[in-house]
Amino acid sequence: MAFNSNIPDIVIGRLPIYLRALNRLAQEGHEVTSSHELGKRLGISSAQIRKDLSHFGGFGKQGTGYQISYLEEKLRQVLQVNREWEVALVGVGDLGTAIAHYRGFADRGFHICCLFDNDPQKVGKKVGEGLVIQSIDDMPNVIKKNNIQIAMIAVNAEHAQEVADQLIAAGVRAILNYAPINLNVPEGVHVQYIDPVLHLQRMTFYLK
Amino acid sequence: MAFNSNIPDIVIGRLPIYLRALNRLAQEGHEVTSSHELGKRLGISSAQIRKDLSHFGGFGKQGTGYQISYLEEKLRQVLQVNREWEVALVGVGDLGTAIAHYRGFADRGFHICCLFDNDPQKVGKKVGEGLVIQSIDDMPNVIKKNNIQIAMIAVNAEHAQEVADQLIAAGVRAILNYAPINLNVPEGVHVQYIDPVLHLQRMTFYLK
DNA sequence: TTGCATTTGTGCAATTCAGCACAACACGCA
DNA sequence: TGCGTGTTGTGCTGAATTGCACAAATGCAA
Ligand SMILES: NC(=O)c1ccc[n+]([C@@H]2O[C@H](COP(=O)([O-])OP(=O)(O)OC[C@H]3O[C@@H](n4cnc5c(N)ncnc54)[C@H](O)[C@@H]3O)[C@@H](O)[C@H]2O)c1
Ligand SMILES: NC(=O)c1ccc[n+]([C@@H]2O[C@H](COP(=O)([O-])OP(=O)(O)OC[C@H]3O[C@@H](n4cnc5c(N)ncnc54)[C@H](O)[C@@H]3O)[C@@H](O)[C@H]2O)c1
Repeated sequence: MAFNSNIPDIVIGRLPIYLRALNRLAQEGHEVTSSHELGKRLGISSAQIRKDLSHFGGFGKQGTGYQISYLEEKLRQVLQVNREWEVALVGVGDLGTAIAHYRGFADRGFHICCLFDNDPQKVGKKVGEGLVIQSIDDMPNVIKKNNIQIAMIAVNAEHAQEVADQLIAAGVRAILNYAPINLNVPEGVHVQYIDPVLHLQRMTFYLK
Repeated sequence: MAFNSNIPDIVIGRLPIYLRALNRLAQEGHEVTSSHELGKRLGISSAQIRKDLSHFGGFGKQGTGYQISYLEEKLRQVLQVNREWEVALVGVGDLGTAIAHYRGFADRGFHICCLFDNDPQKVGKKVGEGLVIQSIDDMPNVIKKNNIQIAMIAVNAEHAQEVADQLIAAGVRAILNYAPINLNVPEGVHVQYIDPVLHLQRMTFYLK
């Protein structure tokens, strides 16, 4: 299945939201749903959902809607999350430790497989179950040997770009950056950002 | 200064990004910048930045660019972050505790002023400096008395909607939701979501 | 079988969004 | 002063995105 780049990124961005909503519907005992039901839950128009899905094939049945388990499977295929991904985490401070302990990543197919820090005090320490903090100096080799393509950055803003450069040089092609700074990366490398303050600042605009 | 709703939300969403980049430029010792420099850092076209800013007035000077401190001030005014906001946090489990300890919110003007949980074991416990976990039953009164307009939700997905409803009934008008579920809220209430797995799933689409 | 109530997938139109390109302005320097 | 370089703010154009509306398909009930 080779969906080239003729599919808008904004559509790709909505697929995980659909998938998450389908998970929940299934948990609640539903077996089928419709674009209307989904749209109502998500605050998205039904036409938008149908059009988004139609980029990848006809997953629904007219008059009936979508069988949830089937649609979930298809979306997982499209997003390539019907497998386990190994993820590296750089920066094991307060945030990094919290991330390492959080089960929500592994539960949804992202296995944090190695931790790196540059603080000699921390290297060698155990975190959670079976994870040991490794030196940032060993990072390139570990990344390459295990062919890791995804990393999370949880270091200080001042070091985030430097860490990103090292990760990319080692072969990482997708980065989730928690540091409050924009990264410059070469073509072909994907970056996503998490900064809760940005979300708050966006909402205060509308308050009173 | 009354910017009505004729300004696209997508523009509002970029302003905090600009503001964050300006902070950093200032930290690095710059005093002026240009739409080109900003755009290069952020991967956004310079025309876009100029047009976004021009919605709120002419903050730059032709031939020179933007004076950083002045533009920061103006953006803070527009976003209404030139003041301190009080924020309530509901759900003081692993994530909630991490949030309560994180200084990044207060540093940028969002003061977490009260914590709520429904676990009797947790109510009364101290978290961080000066914060005590209160019962969810007291939440409406505390929210109303302190006129709190912003809340973060860090409870289990199963209880997030219920908590949101209670918050909104108490007067909250902006919610940052960490639970992996979409919330249904009435007109006029703003919700933003944080789910790192969504970001990862968006990137795996493009891997190999 | 027929009719009715649903719901999908999609062509097309409308709207929103992004970027080009340039006049107007600013500054430094000769 | 006059000239060259640099940058903003914006009208206009094209691209991207969304939403409408309907034919085609499905299932059910009479
Ligand atoms: N997005 C969020 O939700 C969120 C929440 C909390 C913190 N943050 C951000 O995450 C970052 C980390 O926050 P924190 O509170 O954990 O800080 P911290 O200081 O506790 O942890 C940073 C860790 O990174 C390590 N580090 C620094 N430079 C490094 C390098 N070059 N290579 C490897 N390791 C390096 C340090 O040794 C330390 O262990 C900060 O940028 C902070 O602003 C984001
Ligand atoms: N977005 C993220 O980055 C991120 C990270 C970690 C966890 N999470 C999510 O955040 C949520 C909390 O995660 P956690 O690991 O802290 O879980 P947790 O079980 O440790 O904490 C949940 C807390 O919420 C409290 N709670 C439950 N129902 C409540 C109610 N009705 N009113 C008040 N308090 C209530 C519980 O007593 C508990 O203290 C989960 O939905 C999880 O998926 C999100």
